[in-house]
Order: sequence, then structure tokens, then C-alpha cells
Amino acid sequence: MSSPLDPVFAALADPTRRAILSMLLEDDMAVTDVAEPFEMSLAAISKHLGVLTAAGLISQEKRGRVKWCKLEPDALRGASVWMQSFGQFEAVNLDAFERFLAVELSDDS
Amino acid sequence: MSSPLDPVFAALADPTRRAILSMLLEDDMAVTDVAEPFEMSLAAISKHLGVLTAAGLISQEKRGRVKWCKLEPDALRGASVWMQSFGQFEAVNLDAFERFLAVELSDDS
DNA sequence: TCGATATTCAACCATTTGGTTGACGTTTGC
DNA sequence: GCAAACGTCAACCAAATGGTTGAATATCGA
Repeated sequence: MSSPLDPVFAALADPTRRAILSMLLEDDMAVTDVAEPFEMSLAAISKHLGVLTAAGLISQEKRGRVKWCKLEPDALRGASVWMQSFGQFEAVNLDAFERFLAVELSDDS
Repeated sequence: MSSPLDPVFAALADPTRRAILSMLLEDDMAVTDVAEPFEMSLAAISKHLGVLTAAGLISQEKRGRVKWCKLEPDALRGASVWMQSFGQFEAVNLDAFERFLAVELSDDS
């Protein structure tokens, strides 16, 4: 059916939204400042920010009349782990999978 | 603007397509066999496989009347690298991996 | 208080997406 | 040769997506 990964990957599928995430990597930003480099309306950017918020990739906090946008990189973790499982366990080499688990478990990190 | 990441993330946004990729992780499969566990038409699965092929995530080779589907995990590399730029994912987080598996396997249809 | 700034909302539009069904072309096995 | 199996194609549909504009709301600064 669906999973929490659905809205994350869907949000990442749009280049405008990926660009927004990259911008927020440097610092928190107000909605108007997020919109500034893009050649589209503020309302469109507001919608994109809504999609990113719904996916959990950013959070928004209103202070005064300004709404600040903040990256929430933890939301990428599930998606990242899902993808890595393909790179590392290609052709489901079960031996490799178990070696991977052993290494991960013995490494306190 | 667009980038080669667009179709990859868009393809991953659908749970049916992610389930198909997981199946192909175990072995190459014929289209009919890919479709078997899903409660939708063969034509719908054929379209999903087309989306995955367009994204480069699988390849398809016809032998006789059977078309074989093969995972192409390298296509995930670009997306993976993009996500690494957000840091914090250098090592696979096993807790997150297990949470992911629990969710992903429990709502499979 | 008033005007400007910040942001969202509502209505609308075109395009894409994910599904259906039925017809169609190939390949296979008897 | 012919029916069955494999898979796609074309047409259609409903819903979601990504954008627009204009009005609305809330806050700030003077």
C-alpha cells in the first residue's frame, strides 16, 4: 500500500524542492528568501515547502510575520538506508548481508 | 530545470515499484512473475516496469516470448550520492534499517 | 492608524500519473 | 496449424501535481 517513504521520495523527485533542501543545508531561511532565486510565484514555493513539510524533510516555525524553514535531515535516513540496501546487497548475497550485519553490530558507532 | 535524479526519485516514490525492486534483488524475473503477487492488471505492472526502465533502475531483455527484468543497482548511485551530501548518513544506521524493514514488509500488499 | 511586508488560501488550469479494459502481435507446445 | 501464454498498445478515466492569479490574513514599522 503505502509507507512513510512514499512522500519522502515523491518530495525529492522535484528539482525545485531538492534545490530548496540544498539551500537550507547552509542555514535556516524565511519563505520569501527561499523563493527569491526561483522564477516562480511565492505561492508556488509555499506549496513546495508544504510538500517538504508533509514529508518531514523540513520544519516550519512562525516567528512574528516570518515563517522560518529548517532542514530535518533525519527524515532522509529511512530513504538513504533503503537505497544503500541495494548497493550493498546486490543479488542478495546472503553471506555478504550477514557479514554486513556482523560488522555493523560490532561497531559501536 | 531537471536532472537525471528526477526519474529515479519519482520511480522510487511508488510502493509497488519499490516492492518490484526488492523482488528483483533476489533474482531476475519475467514480467508475468513480477506481476503475480500484485492485485492489479499485468498492463499496470508493465507500465511500472517501463517507469523503472526509463529511470535506469532495471533493464529488460526479451528471450523468446519471455521478457526478463534485471535490477540495475548502479542507477541508485547518483541518488545515493545526492543524499550523502546531507551528511549524517556515512554509515548505515541499523536501527533505522530495521524500522524500515518492519514498516515496509508489514504493509506490503 | 496606516501602509508595507510576509505568507497562505481559493479557484482555476494543463499535464502527469496510476489504474482499467480490450484488442493486438509473438512465440511456444501439442 | 492452432490454441494458449507472454507482453504491449491504445483508449479511456479519476485523481494528483505543479503552476497561475487575486483576495485574505497577520504582523511590523513609522
